[in-house]
Amino acid sequence: MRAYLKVMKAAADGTRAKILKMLEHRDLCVCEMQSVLRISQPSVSRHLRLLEEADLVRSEKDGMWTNFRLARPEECNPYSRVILEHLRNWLQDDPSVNTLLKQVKTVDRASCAKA
Amino acid sequence: MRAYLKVMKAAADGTRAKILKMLEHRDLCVCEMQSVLRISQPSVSRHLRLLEEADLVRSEKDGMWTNFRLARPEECNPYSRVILEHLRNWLQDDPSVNTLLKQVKTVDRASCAKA
DNA sequence: ACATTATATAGCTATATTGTTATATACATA
DNA sequence: TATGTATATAACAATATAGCTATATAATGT
Repeated sequence: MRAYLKVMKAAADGTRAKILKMLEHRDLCVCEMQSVLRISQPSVSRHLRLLEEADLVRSEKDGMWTNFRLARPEECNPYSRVILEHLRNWLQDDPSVNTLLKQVKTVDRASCAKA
Repeated sequence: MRAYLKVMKAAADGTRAKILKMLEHRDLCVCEMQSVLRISQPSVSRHLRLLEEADLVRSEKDGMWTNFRLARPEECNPYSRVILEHLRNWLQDDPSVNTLLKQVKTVDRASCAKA
């Protein structure tokens, strides 16, 4: 039950759902997500920790940055695997998600400091 | 996004997950669930309202009682359909769920008032 | 009509969650 | 070494959630 609740609670939040949808398109570092989501960096960081603890995302350090990506199937638990599979089809027409996805295409690490 | 969050938040709670697992076995009225879950009747009632608003369960009045059952596929939204499908396989080995399921077999409306 | 039973709603309290700011840590480079 | 950038953690405030008790509503039976 614990793993189930961890995954469901992690997925049951608007900001974290948006993060997962963005990561479907490409890997992102914290500052890139921050500049798109328009919330504080510590808030993004905590959302990512919850997603990682639920086996929904994985992170890899790359010098100064930490890149986050969706967890691969073999890194998932039974619950996170199912959620990630279905999220691909879910929220396709959501306006708030689509607005973010457009911005994801143009955002890059270099522009983070300025923003 | 609103429907998505409603379903995920409804599913992301231990008590509500237990209710859904019990309903896989048979329809139940509020007082039956209360006597198995050991929480107050208003609490059960509110959980059921949240589940119904998420299209995870449906209710039908039967005289004095209100019977709750899992939503049928055609009554679901895309999110609740997926969750209900997978819940059938999920939490099969959960001790707290299995304890409740044993009790579901013996509980009946007549015994509610006494308990 | 009255009493009883089942369920729903209102209002309260305790806890959990999400956002914030301030600060610590890690890396990169001048 | 000193400085700046990226990320994480700590501490706090505001809000949401889940439990409770008390009460309202609805159906049943005497």
